[in-house]
Amino acid sequence: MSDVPYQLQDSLGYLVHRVSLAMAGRLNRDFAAAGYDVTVEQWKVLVRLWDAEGATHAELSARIGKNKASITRLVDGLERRGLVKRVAGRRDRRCKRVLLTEAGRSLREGLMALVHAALAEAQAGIPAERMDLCKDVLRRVLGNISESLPREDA
Amino acid sequence: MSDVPYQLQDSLGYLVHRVSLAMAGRLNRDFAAAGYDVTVEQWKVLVRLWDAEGATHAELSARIGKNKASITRLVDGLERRGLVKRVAGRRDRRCKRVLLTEAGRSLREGLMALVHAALAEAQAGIPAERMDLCKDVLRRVLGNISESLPREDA
DNA sequence: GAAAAATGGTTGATGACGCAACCGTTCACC
DNA sequence: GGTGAACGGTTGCGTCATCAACCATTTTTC
Repeated sequence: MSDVPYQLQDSLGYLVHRVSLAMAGRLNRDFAAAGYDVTVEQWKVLVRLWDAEGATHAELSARIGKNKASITRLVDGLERRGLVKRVAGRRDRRCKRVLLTEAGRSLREGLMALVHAALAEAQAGIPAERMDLCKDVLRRVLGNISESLPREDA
Repeated sequence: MSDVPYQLQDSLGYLVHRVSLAMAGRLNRDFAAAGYDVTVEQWKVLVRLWDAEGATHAELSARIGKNKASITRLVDGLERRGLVKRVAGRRDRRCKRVLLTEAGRSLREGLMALVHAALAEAQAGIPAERMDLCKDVLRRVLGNISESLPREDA
């Protein structure tokens, strides 16, 4: 088994990792080039807030699929850039609701345009039904692995 | 356009990112649980070395698809763990060839077994031809993005 | 053969991630 | 109603990634 050379480049994990880094890198560069001081991961948080302003960390964590430590730091970053504001809940002072500032709201159009453009380029020449099948497979893989996940919040 | 809520979870980038993190995390935990003090990214370097001992940083960079700074640090980590040794080339003293130590060689069987097991679990219930199609799509996406990559080594 | 350019690798800064330990608040239960 | 468990968030530590600047060693070029 270990005599036949293992082909890293053909493995699912390798491909998925590279595509992930490539897309994130591309988008980060696009954001910066267009003058937006926002990272892709911060943008993901914004996406959720644009649709559900005032979400708590826990809700963001579940939606975006990151653990709570990551959310804390992403919101830190957004707050530092003045795009977002934390407010402790009145009923439950443990919960921090995340509110958008005017600056945070104003980024929506611009960032989404860049994202759509990048996504279009990434998927260029790939028929929709192949793309959908690929996504289905990825969702299935995610499900397969998630079963054996260390139980956490979310 | 920005009125219809953008569905993060359905986007290719989101899926790919999550699958990538989930697989890497799973493998990192498996490695640790089995008593191996090696990370997935370090393992990728080892994979190449097991087949091409003495590879230079540049060669590793091209093969594994990481930039040279990353390679430097991964090799640092492997060296610190005593799995690998750097040797400056005789012809060209800029090049550093990376050699395996006995400890580095000995990990092959054990690590590969864990990888194969994790991969099998991740792909469970997915017909081979769907998996292949998915990989084809990912390769195509990678190609699409790579064209607009910042020119670098590799 | 000396100056300039290219090449191989290293380093520092910044951002992201996971894990584990922690703190403060709320809830459950007797 | 007080104690302990559970919960929401924060923080420290280690790893990985990028970018840009840098150093040292070839290689080119005139």
